[in-house]
Formats: sequence, C-alpha cells, structure tokens
Amino acid sequence: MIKLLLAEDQGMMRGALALLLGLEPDFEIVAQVGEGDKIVPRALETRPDVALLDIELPGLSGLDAAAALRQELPGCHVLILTTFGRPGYLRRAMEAGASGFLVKDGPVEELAVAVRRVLAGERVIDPGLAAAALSAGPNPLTPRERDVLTAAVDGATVADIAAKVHLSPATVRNYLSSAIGKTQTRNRMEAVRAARQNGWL
Amino acid sequence: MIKLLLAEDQGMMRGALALLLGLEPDFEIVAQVGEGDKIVPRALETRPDVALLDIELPGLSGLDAAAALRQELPGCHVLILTTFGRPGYLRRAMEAGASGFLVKDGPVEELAVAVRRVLAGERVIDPGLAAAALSAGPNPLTPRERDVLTAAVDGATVADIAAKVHLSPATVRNYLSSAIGKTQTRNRMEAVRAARQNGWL
DNA sequence: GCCCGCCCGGGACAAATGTCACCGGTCCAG
DNA sequence: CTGGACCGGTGACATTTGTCCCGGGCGGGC
Repeated sequence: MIKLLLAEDQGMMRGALALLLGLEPDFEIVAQVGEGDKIVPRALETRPDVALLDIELPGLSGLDAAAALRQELPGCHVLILTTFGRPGYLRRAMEAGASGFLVKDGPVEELAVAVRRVLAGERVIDPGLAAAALSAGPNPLTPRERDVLTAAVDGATVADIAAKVHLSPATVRNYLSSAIGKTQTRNRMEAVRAARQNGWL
Repeated sequence: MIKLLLAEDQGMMRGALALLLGLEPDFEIVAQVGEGDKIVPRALETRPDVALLDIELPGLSGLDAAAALRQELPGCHVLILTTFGRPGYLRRAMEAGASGFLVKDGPVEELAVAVRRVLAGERVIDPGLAAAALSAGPNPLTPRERDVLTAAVDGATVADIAAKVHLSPATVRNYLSSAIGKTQTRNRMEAVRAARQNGWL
C-alpha cells in the first residue's frame, strides 16, 4: 500500500484529487492538508511514502515545506504539483530535494504514474520545463532586492515599501532600480512581473 | 440521465472533476472543453442539461460563453465554477442568466448537489458572496476606463497604453486618473488591483 | 431644447519614480 | 590584505505619473 499526503489549498481540487487517487487500488491517502505549515506535522504523524505538494499555499510555501520534509522525514518522496511551470520554481524544487515536478495543466493520468515512478526512484520532470529552467539561469536578485520587489506587488509606493522592509526610502529606490536593471525591465511593475514569471520572487 | 458539459482550462482539474462527476450514477459528461470559444459549439452538438463553466478561460470568457449559451440553448442551465469569488463576477454571471455560482474553495460534495438543485430550478449562490456583491455595488467604471485599466496591467507605461488603445497619452492619463478616483486608490496599480478584486476588469 | 454623461484631447503643475554618482561598512575568497 | 559583493544611505537630476484646469463633440432623456 502506497501512503500519500496531499497538500493543496483549493478545496475542490484537493477533494477531487483525493477521491481520484483513492480509486487506485494500491494508493491510500493518509493525510490531506490545506495549509503549508501543517504539512510537516501531519507527515510526521502519518509517515507517507509520497507527499504531493502544491507551491502556493497559505502559511508555509510548498517549496519550503518540501525542504523541511526532506530533513525531518528523508524516506518520504516529494512530488511538487503546481499551477505555474516557472523555471525558478523547478530549480528551487530540485534544490529542496523534490523527486518530481508536475504542472496542473497535464492530464490526470500523469499523476498516478508519476507517483509510481517517483517511488521507483526516478525523477519526474517535464523536459521542456527543465530546458526553460536551465536557459533562464539562476536567480540574479539579491535577498534585499527580492524583499523590496515582493513588497512592491500591487502598487505600493516607495514609502509603503520602506515602511514594510524597515529601510530608508532612498535605499528602497536604489534596490528597485538595480532590480529593474537586472530584470531588464522599465519600471517596478514590469520587474515584479518578470521576477514572478521566472519564479524569483 | 443528467447530461453535463464541463469547461475548465486546467487539465488536471478538468480530468479530476470529470472522473468525479462520472461516478454519480445519474450523471453523464457529454463534453469536456478547455477553451471558452468551444463551449457553444460543443453544447449545440451534445445538448447538455447543465453546463459547468470556469470563468478564466482561453478564448472566450466563461461569463460571455454563459450569455451566448442561454441564447442558443435556453434549456441548458449554467453553473459557474470559479477560483475567485469576486462580486462583479457573480453580478455578471447572474446578468448572463446563470443558475448558480460556486467557488472552487468549497468541498467537492457541493458540486453534485449544486447540479441537482440547479436542475430542480433552484439558484445556487453562496450567501456571503451574494451579500458582498450587493454591498460592492455595480461597476462604476466606464468602458474606456476599463480598457485603459486592463491595458495597464503588468506595468505598461502611458505611452504603451496609448498605443494599445489608440488614444492620446493625455487622454489615457485622464482616464487613469478618473479610474483611480473611482476606485479610491492612489495609483494605477492599486486601481487595477481593486478593479480586479471586484471583478470589474 | 437643454442638461448630463461619456468621449477625446491639451496644458500646467506637483509629486512620485528611476537613474546615477558617491559615501561608509561588513564579510568572504583568493 | 585586497578586491569584490552585498548592505544601507545621501543628494541631485530627468522623466513619468497623477491631478486639475480647460476645450469641443456626440447622444440620450426629460
């Protein structure tokens, strides 16, 4: 019996996947969670063989949870299941020790076969996505530039960002400028967009 | 036998829901589509009793498709199924003649009961969402303000927007200013964010 | 007919933004 | 120990953005 943990915030998706995977005769869903910070505790309780993790989760990110999980429960394979096939996500997933990376666009049948292949020790990654991740290169943004950029989402002013990050407005503008330069964009919004696109956020 | 059409762009979600609904003994999925502009043609072929439509779809929006569907196939009930419970979406769905409005956050079990209730002539709407839709009021943005705002997403400059919408830069700034005023925000990005939030986009 | 809302534009002005040069400090690698 | 990267900050500058004037035109409702 293959024991599965399923982490996904959208209730309907979670329920549907759980039902679906439950139909496989040798699968057993031992835990379902909707928040990232419950992944590790529930995993320690239930000792799954494979953890299916979404990335965008309330609380802890699925990527961070994956890293923690590999620490706490090395026998548990991690399969990332996400809406967005962003190069930086894939890179971070691999660095976090994930065994596979699936996008939700694909057919459902992929899911069960991916679980089995991961359990067999294989790595499951979309070839096109792997190429994109390599061609995009590593994250060029420094931690501070990331902080400032993430604080700049949905139109915060320089003063807002400065307050959020506890920096001088002048410094914030410098970081924004350098981030804009590194992303080869023309303003902060294009920069956050580009950084998001690449999974650098 | 209740015949269903399922429109959803995310392959995994679509497949999972199809399998799930297929388990109900009296349900039959007669069509699955991943693009909005295929909804009406497929519906005309297969004559479903209920159409389950996502809103954000490539091609035609699920809301526009709903309106068209009500025209072409009045006997078919429309059930909107969306990630975002935005007030303006609900309003537009009702205006388009939808019989129900579900958010994907809820449990899967809701889905089948919603389909049955819709078929029984009932309307299925989250009460909290209905209240939000009423309290938010109707869309205050004029068509041009909407155009300019949607062209302003992801950080386009005034010149970019002007080119996209075929307007003078000065006019664009005027529309942006009035949109910012109506949304009670401080800059264009906050305005698009607020407009999005309310489903006014 | 007249008002009103929407459309399209211009000009002027203050504020915000993006860029650049420059400062000092820490810390790490060669 | 020296160069280089990152951090935090300042000041000056040009550009962009947001606001408030103004103008004219079109169409619908009372």
